[in-house]
Amino acid sequence: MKIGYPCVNEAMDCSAANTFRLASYSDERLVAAVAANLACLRRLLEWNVAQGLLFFRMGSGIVPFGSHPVNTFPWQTRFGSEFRALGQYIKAHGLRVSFHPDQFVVLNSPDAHIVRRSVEELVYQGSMLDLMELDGTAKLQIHVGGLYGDRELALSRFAAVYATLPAAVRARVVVENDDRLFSLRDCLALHQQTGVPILFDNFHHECLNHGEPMADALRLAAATWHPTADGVPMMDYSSQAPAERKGKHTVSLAEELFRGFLAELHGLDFDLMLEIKDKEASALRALAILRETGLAGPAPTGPVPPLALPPAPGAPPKGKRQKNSHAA
DNA sequence: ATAAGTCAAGCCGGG
DNA sequence: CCCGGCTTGACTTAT
Repeated sequence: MKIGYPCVNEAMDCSAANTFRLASYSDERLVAAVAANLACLRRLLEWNVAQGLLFFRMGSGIVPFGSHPVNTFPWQTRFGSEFRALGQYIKAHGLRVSFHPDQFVVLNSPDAHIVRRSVEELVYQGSMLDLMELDGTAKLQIHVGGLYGDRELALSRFAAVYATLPAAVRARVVVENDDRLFSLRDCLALHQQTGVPILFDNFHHECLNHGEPMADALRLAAATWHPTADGVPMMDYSSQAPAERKGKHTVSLAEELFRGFLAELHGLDFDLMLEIKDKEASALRALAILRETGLAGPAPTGPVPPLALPPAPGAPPKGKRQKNSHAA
């Protein structure tokens, strides 16, 4: 079981989400942003390895406008060696990575243009994993999409588009149950039709279900993953923020709920993505709990770097990204 | 230097 | 009928 957190490390003094406005697009800005994002991603992964956090969701914006027609720059070749080196690091340290393409990716839209753009976005994100030379266990996590007033039709449109995806993309796509439209039951039906693995979100399931107990839901979702082609089932873990709107993620890990959740696993293996506001801080607490209960390997033995790594040698020339700097 | 407004993209449901 | 929410805030311009 690996523990991860999404996209952002709040203790890190760099961002892997450097971008710019479409209106100010230029190849120069693109190259600068990608270079900065890949360098930061490398440091972020190193920090994760040192802490024993072996699962990570990368942000979708590593290559700004990565699937937009404005971006005709051959970033795949320009940054090929950087992607490959990242992939080698990931494989060498047993890391698991994924992407979660955003809400604009809607494979079951009745609008062919939206579907085409969605596929292009999946191709972009999947190609980053390909450039890293990662196998099919590195996933692209999406939702079913819209309801459009007809659940069955919406599901069958997803299935039809899924069948036409480029093989390299289809090997990576997994579908997550959501909290309002498509429940675990809907997703399992979709799995029956298509074979797509279902990424279980426990909190969404709490918001939208058909009475399946958590332990059953976990087993059903896990069974949709092929042990070798897809790897250990991934899932998103969160819990309700107390005294907040229903469906809002908690700000930090609720440890007793988390312990209760682990008990529901009954030995099932998952890689857990903690969708919790305070990111790596809660991921570290979850990892500590896992180690107590013997569900995760021991803490790394090597020297553990400080929370904020020192800047790389010869580093940030322009005072960008200096979160707490008073230098002026 | 800091704050406000805006940013490529879709969809649903609450107010 | 507009706006917040969604896996994640960052860029740009005004003050």
